[in-house]
This record gives sequence, C-alpha cells and structure tokens, in this order.
Amino acid sequence: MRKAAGARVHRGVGVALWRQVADGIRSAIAAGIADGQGRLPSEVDLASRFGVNRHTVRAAIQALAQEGVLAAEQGRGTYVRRQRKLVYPIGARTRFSAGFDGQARTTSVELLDHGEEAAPGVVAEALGFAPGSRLPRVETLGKADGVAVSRATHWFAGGRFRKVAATIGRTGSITRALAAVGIRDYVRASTLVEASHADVGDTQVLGLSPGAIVLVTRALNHDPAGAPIQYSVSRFPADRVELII
Amino acid sequence: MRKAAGARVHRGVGVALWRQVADGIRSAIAAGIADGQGRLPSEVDLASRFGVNRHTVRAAIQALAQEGVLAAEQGRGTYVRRQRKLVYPIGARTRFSAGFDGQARTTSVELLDHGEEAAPGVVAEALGFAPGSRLPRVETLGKADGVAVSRATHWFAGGRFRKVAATIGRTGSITRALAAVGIRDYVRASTLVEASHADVGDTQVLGLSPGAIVLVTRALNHDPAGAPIQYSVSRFPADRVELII
DNA sequence: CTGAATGGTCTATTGATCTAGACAACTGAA
DNA sequence: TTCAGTTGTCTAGATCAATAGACCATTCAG
Repeated sequence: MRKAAGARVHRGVGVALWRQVADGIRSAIAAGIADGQGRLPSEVDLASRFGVNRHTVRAAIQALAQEGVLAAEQGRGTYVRRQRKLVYPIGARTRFSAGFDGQARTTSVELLDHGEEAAPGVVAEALGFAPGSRLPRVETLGKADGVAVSRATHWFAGGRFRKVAATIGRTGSITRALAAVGIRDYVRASTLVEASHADVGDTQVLGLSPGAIVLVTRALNHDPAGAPIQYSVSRFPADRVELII
Repeated sequence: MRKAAGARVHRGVGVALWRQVADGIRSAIAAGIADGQGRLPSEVDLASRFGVNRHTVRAAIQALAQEGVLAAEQGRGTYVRRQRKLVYPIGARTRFSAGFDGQARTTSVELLDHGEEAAPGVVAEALGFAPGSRLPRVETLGKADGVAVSRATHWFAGGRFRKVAATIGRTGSITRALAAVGIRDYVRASTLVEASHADVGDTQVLGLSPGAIVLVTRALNHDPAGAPIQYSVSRFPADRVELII
C-alpha cells in the first residue's frame, strides 16, 4: 500500500516543485482531499504528504489562490472555492451554446478577431481548398458564468461565409450566423483531440498561468449534403473543462 | 504580424525555460519547423526565436535527444528522429488492437497487474454496483512498435469476469478475453476525455519525464443488451498519441 | 481567558537555472 | 586547403527555487 493520496513530487525535471504541488493539490481536490466543509489539510500536513518544505506548499497555495481555486484564511485553514469541472459534450450535433446547459447559469460567445487569411495546409485541405488559400477566419472566446472556458479559431469554406463574423459578433452564436448565410443545419464529421501546454495566447485570452494544460480539439463540420463548411480548432483549459463523447 | 513560429517563453511560472523550449520544439516539429531532411534550425537561430540563451536551447535539445525525438551531430546540425504522433480512434466499436492498424507494424497489450479490489465510487456506480464493491481489476500496457503508448486500468462488472485477466495475459487481447467468458460483442457507451500531468506511475510505466502531459479517457462498455460490462481508464502520452472521434 | 492549531512574515543558506562570453572540434562546400 | 557554419565544452556571475528555523497574528474550542 502506498501513502494515502499525496503523489510525491519529481525533482530535477524542469518543473518547479511548487508547481507540481499546485497541480497535485488540484487533482487531490477532485479526488476528495478536502473535508465536508471544503477545508484542505493544513500546510504542514500537505508538506509532509508531498515530501516538500512548508514554504513550497505555501507557494503552491498562493498560485492556486490567484487562480481562484483556493482561499487561505489565517487561523482557520485553507478552503476550496471552485471545484467542479465543466463537461463539454462532443458529438455529431454539438453546439457551443447548448454544451454547458444546466452546468452554468450564463454562457456567451465573444468575437475576438476576424479576417481573411491564408489557411494552414491541413485546414485548407479539409475544407476542399488548395493549400495556402485565403479563407474567412474567426476567433472566438467562450465563457460560462463569466469565466473563460474555450478559445477557438474557426475557418470557413470560402468567401460566401465572409459575413458570418459580423453576425457572430452581433448574435453571439455561430449556429445563427451560419443560418444567416443559408446554412440551416450542419453536423460534425470528425473531431481530433490532443493536449499541450498553454501558449502565449492562451495565457492572455483564457487567463491561464503558463505551464497550464489545454485540451485541443480540431473539428470539421459538414452540411447535410456532406460538403465541408467549417473547420474549428478549440482550446479548453484542462483544469476547468473536460470533454465527453 | 507576429514573429514566425517560435512561440516565446514564459518566465517565473514554475516551468524551467529549457523545458518550455523543449515542449516548444516538439510542437514546432509537428508544425514543420524542420527542413526536408529533418534538420532543425541552428541552436543560435532557435535561441533567438524563443528569446532565450543558446545554452538554454542546448538543455532543451539534450532532453529531447534523451527522449529519442532529436539527435544532434557536431558540425552538421540537429535532426529529427521520431516525429509522427499515433492517432487513436474513439468510437462505439473501438478495439485497442485495431486502433493503430496501418500506423504501426506491431501492436501489443501486456498484462501489468490484476486482482480484485474495492472500486472507486464512480466506477462501481457506473457498473451498477454499490460504492466500495470489490471488483476485478486489470492493469494493461499498450505498445506500438515497441513504444509504450497507453496505460489502462480496466474494471469489470462482477466476479464472473475473474478469469479475463489470465486470458488477457495469454492472448494479449481484451476482446478475446471477454469472448472467453461469453461476451461476444460490446459497445462503448460513453467516453470522457481530460488531460493532466504525468503521475509517478506514468513516468515509470510509460517512460515519461515528469511534467509531461497525458490524455486520460474514461470509457464505459456495454453488452448489446445495454448491461454495463467494463469501465476503463486509459492514459496516453500526449506527445505520442492523439485521439480521433 | 487560555492555549492549541492554523496561516503569515522574516532571515539565511544552499543548489538549480539562466545568461554571457570565449574557444575547441567537426563538417561540408568553395 | 580554407573557411563559414555548426555543435561541444569550459568558466563565471546573476537570479530563481527550495529548505530550515524562528516568531507573529488569528481563530476557535475548552
């Protein structure tokens, strides 16, 4: 039998111990390390569980407090503030707005940027264009209860989609924007999932600390006839969102 | 317009710069930073792209060389050794052995450990048992061309599956092991995907460096009648594998 | 009110990480 | 052969990360 939860820490691998402890605490919360009132074990206790100095634990807690996960209260203890991950469903008929229904009181899609640019090779190809073709591109930010939960780049299959960007900005819905150009229905043909570290854009737009993990999905949407419409690359903060298929 | 590829580096966030650069190079390789011969830009060039000292780039390259991703050759340059990620399909009828067909010459499933233990609450519940029930548990290691690509824990719905472990060890196939206890067919009812840092077991079993990222899937398999059979938690190294749905 | 338990602050020391610069060793093309 | 371009090695200093210990401030149960 191993020591309770705790998961010891790795030294000399390029990840600071306080960050490993922070990640460890985050996942220990999910595994139920906090008591009924959401109170964490004391700093001294955590330090011995992770096999590090108390000051290192404090650094980890500070980082998590800044993220809004924990709140420390002198004399009382450290408490969990935000706990549950949102679950984002992926299926043939996924719509962002419907995705978080019942999990968040409010959801929104904001338009960050748009334009017409040379699409990356894989994207152009998937949409049926020659590599390097200039295609409409839209950047969006998804929020649930005011917290950023996704950052996506959408590429559209040709100039007739030029005005979707404006419509997304107005209505906050991609589905409605596509309806406005005559696409009444669409289905998701395939989705690729990978994971990587947050890049500079993620840290800024999603408010992540660098070193955080993002789930990346690449999806291709077809119209009912099977013609490609839209290719989307979405980035979800792995500490706030998980995907269900 | 931003500087070419490169993706600058974040300071003071608990991840050593050499590790960030190593991760950055790995993803830049996927994005095509190497030339036709698989040759990387020079160390001086990389240093200026990432905005760090040449010695920091060297530390990153050393780490990647140890992983088998790169090989440096004095006087000539640094070359890519391993590049393509494997693509693991997730669908209603996913079978591990078939998953990497066409991508790897050989695939195998090894039995690491097995026994009968108290299943975690969510697992027992999903399989239709009371929390804390003792259920058969099997740990497997999946390999493609001799490289570890997945590490999974399978829980089975009750004692009649006790002998699947032995059969998996003999045949290297979960499908065949289930057939041996009378399950001719099964389908995947749902899959949850999340991402996290590698834990101690991952670093040992999958040969990862701590701080690496793993994709975690939680899948529930039903028999054709809809009765739960098996709950599997699989861990894939995110630098070697991506998932397609 | 008292005292144990808890988080908050400070100082000091050690080792890891990052930068900087100089030069050696090797490769391949001119 | 020569030389520009590359990786390999060494030294030195600056900054960050981690440990250690001491003590303060706050909370809450007895």
